[in-house]
Amino acid sequence: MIARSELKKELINAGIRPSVQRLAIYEYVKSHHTHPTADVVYDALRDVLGSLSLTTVYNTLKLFVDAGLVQLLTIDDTFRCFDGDTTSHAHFRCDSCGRIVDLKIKSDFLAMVDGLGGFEIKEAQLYLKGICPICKRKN
Amino acid sequence: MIARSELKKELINAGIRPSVQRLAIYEYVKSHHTHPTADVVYDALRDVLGSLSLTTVYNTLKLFVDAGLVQLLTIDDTFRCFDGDTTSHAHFRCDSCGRIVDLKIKSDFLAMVDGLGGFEIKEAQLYLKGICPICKRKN
DNA sequence: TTTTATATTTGCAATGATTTCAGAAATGAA
DNA sequence: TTCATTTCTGAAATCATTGCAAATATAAAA
Repeated sequence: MIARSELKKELINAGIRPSVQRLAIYEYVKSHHTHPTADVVYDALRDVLGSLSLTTVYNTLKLFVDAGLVQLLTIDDTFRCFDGDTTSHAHFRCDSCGRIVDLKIKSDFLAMVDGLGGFEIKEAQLYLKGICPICKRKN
Repeated sequence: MIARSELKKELINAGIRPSVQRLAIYEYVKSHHTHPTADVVYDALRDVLGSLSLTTVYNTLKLFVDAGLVQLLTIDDTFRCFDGDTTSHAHFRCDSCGRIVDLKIKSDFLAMVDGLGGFEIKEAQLYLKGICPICKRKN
């Protein structure tokens, strides 16, 4: 868990004014590694904060993604979810339970791609899908 | 370009009855490596075939994806597109022109991921984003 | 502190890609 | 041909996401 004051500094350093809503949303995605959707963040924070608009959650998360503070995941084709961990790692989505799991990688994603001369790479995502160990044991 | 009769066989082998629409859609995604959306396929084929419904295109592409004949790409978070090439390769999406490019990979995606014990992997996608060589030269 | 300007939030309506659904058409079997 | 099943169609519905204009909060100036 990162301290609130530390998170506040990160927002300011990124040129983002740390409003009550923004700080709460930032704290949520940085402390929950569950890859929440905007809706999940909204449901979790609407009670904590006095009031909160779903639009604010969408706008704020987009702000964070554009600033490079948060990753946008499109591993599930029916909704977007967010990851406060911006270090390089892969994601696995279980076809059975829908859970999204972080996976460590051995080296940089780009190391395994050919013919990247001339390309400027700003982002890389490795998505794996299948059945997770928990669901596999159940069947 | 693959022969029509060959494509027909592939559909039958996958347990899919090769209707006129299905064969046309299958031929389109197998011969165009432009990663089209359902809408693009619809626009391209509605004139060729006498009539065609966008619903049919969506249903048919989903059918192909479920059968493993076609890949579904979610590299762009605002729409889904399709790739008739099911061999293992990476995709690059240019932030400037939106073009999606195929990239060769040096080895299997899974080789670089740690801690996959217990997971059953059915699908893997490596998405890269940034600026393509053509757009880079223009700026 | 008050005033003023600017940035942020809010709630609702609109958007647009995708899906559902029920009827129409095509296909295959008998 | 007749019947049963599959496939296709077009319009309506869905739902995550965004646009917008009004309301609120914040910061700077007076």
